[in-house]
Amino acid sequence: MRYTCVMSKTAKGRATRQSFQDAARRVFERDGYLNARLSDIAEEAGKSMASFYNYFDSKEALLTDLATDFDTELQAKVAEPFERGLAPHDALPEAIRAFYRHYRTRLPDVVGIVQASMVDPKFAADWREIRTNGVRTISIGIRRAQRDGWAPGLDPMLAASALSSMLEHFCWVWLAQGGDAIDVELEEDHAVDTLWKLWSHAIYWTEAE
Amino acid sequence: MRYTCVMSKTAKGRATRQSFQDAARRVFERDGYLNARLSDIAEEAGKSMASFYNYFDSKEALLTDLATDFDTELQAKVAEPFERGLAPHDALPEAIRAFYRHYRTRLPDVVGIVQASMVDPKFAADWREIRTNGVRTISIGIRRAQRDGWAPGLDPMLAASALSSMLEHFCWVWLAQGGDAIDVELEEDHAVDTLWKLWSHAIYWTEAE
Amino acid sequence: MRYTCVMSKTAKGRATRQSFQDAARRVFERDGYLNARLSDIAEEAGKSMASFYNYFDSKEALLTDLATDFDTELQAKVAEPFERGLAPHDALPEAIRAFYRHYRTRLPDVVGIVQASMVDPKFAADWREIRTNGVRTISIGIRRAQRDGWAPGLDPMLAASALSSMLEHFCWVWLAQGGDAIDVELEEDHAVDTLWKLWSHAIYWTEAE
Amino acid sequence: MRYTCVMSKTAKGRATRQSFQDAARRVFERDGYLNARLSDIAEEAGKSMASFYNYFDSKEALLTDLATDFDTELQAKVAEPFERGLAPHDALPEAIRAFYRHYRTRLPDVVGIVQASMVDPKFAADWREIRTNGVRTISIGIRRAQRDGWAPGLDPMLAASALSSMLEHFCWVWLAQGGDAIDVELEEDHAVDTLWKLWSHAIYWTEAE
DNA sequence: TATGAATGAGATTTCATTCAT
DNA sequence: GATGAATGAAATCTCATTCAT
Repeated sequence: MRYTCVMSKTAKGRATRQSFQDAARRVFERDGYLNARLSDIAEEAGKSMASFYNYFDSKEALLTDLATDFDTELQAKVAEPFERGLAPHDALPEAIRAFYRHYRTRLPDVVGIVQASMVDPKFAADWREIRTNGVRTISIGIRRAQRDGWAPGLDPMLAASALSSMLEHFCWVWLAQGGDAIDVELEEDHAVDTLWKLWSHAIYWTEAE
Repeated sequence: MRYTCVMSKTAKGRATRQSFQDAARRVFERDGYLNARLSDIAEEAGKSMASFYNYFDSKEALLTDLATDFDTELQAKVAEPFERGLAPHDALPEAIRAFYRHYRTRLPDVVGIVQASMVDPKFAADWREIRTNGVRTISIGIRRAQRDGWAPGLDPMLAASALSSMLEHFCWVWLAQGGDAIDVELEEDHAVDTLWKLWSHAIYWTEAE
Repeated sequence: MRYTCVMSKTAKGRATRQSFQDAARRVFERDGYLNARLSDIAEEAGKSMASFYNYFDSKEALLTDLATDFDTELQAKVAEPFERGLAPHDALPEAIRAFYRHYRTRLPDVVGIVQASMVDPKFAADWREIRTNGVRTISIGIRRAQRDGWAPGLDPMLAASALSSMLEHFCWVWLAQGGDAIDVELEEDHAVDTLWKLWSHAIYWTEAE
Repeated sequence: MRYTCVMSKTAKGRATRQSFQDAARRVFERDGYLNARLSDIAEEAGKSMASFYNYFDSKEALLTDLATDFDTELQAKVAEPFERGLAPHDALPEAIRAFYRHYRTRLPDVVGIVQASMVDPKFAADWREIRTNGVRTISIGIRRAQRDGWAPGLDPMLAASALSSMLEHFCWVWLAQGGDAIDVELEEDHAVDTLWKLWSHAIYWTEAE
């Protein structure tokens, strides 16, 4: 999370800044980050391009802001079920749901980060960091399950990576790309339930079985 | 797969065409598709940019070629274990391995297709088609397993989508992005084994359990 | 000297005005006039850019102020040794010294005027006017020397122009540009002495010699 | 002399390159280097701006080319009278004339270099180097004169710097700026004669006198 | 078949200046 | 008197693609 940005002192300035972020979100969702021109964002915000530069150094700088917020909130929301005191097994579906919802709510930000990471090494690094946080958390859960006798012999780190991929890419496909099937409107409950079933059975098994 | 391309009659022409494809692969792997300029590809091929247009209508057309081959071979390789007559359960790890290997071998093509699909609706559609083939195949396997009593109540389509995401994105992360952990060199056997364990347990379970 | 400027009535206003001039001087010395942005000057002055326009119509207007002062003082200082009643030959080194000192003291103003005259015809005219004053004075001195039998046949106007160039450009090179030699710190006395020797021998000679 | 440039392989390419240089010269002379826009140069050359970039990386790169040529030729032309075997005293006016002519002939280049050195440290360094070559040569001449008993006690380096300033700035004022007097058309012979008289008497004197 | 040359169409960025408060 | 916000108007540079040879 590197690029810098300027904090406005007045309410009007903050409002304008916000309007650029909102406009950017709409444009990212509509055209994608890479196809979004600064002029589109400015137009969508009802401001001039020059005004944009009073608040952000560049399109990348704006996205960095969005990404930082995205990351911070994601960490908090996913951790919440576990910190609330639920048993790991019960917290899991809640965490999956939190991830799914966050992805859907902040979809433009995801689109931005994913696309930017395709062309900009800085963003690739940022996005990787965000992802790694999730993988680490998952691997801890797997290790804990293994101490209880589940999934003997499974590589916790690699399995966490794979499960993270499943969750992340499933959300990408269905929320950002329109899904794998035409004419199917995906229900949140159904998606979360399916992911949870796969996930839990992928971990909570024993050799005996 | 829409863009057209020209087939050369002479041996020299075919060689030049091939040299552009090879050069493009090297450049895509090094710089990514979106950052690759036609001039880079021509330089890498030791040809002029104008010559490129004797063989391909555009950068996209070249990529379409790569993508078509990628898809055709992928389908064949992944289907092979099943068609060889192995039991579904035994064919699975072989199919996973085939996918993993194909991904690694044709990495530049994957990079190209994935990146192009970010900015070009045509490629997004192509990539989606490739993906859908895989998902459909997986879902058939799940349905078959369910007829044998496994995974009751699991949505075959959605589960297939999720497992496909796991496989696909895991390969992307570890083969194209350098993986989730620094200083870890991933062994093919280990990767395939982990994916297979997760996958098989995610499907081969019963309520009783 | 054309651009207009506003005279403040209050003490606070005059102080602010002064602070902009001082800031501009520092910035001109550091970055040059052409590279100096109004925002730099305002920042250096600890004021807003908008405030600048309460005192000056433009960057050029500010510079015009500096240039006017520069010129007025220069004329006075250079004329002083002659008006003090010294013999022309004795007044000369004093005048050279006065010029040299003024140049050094008001270096930022010189940098500003010289640079502005490169892109702005108005300043080119101003700077030329300042220069012409000097040349005229010098030519008068030469004519007087010629009445005493020195430098017969020398074109007073052209010689004055050349000597003025020597003085002016020498000062520019050594005071604004860092000099012709690395690792040499120029002493005022030495510079003045050298210039005076060249100048006086260039004028005070006879054919007989 | 740092910026790079591309050498064309065909005659047409070289002609285009030349036409850009010629156009740039005309524009520099008319508008000055700093006020010259790439679009002006391209228009003057009857080419597109994009074409410009096939031959030069930037306006600076083009100027670097001009400056390199300017410098090379200047060194050769000024040195020629001395190398021809003339006595130093007789070679001097020839060298002054060569300098004056080169300045006049290559005026656009001079305008470019002088102006660029105002805003670009790289050019400042280049221009300084060109100047230093001249100063060094002059100082050698002074030292030689001093061995013959002339100008005892004069600092050769500093005097050379001052005389170089006289020559250089005189040419600048009269050739690039229109001169110090209105309604005077300067004759080359007259200018060279005046400069030579000043220069020679400034050096060839003895204390006795 | 090959290629050097040429260009149209953009996209980003800078900065002096104006305006409302 | 002071300032944050807003902008018009440039100017530079990139790159896929076309064309003449």
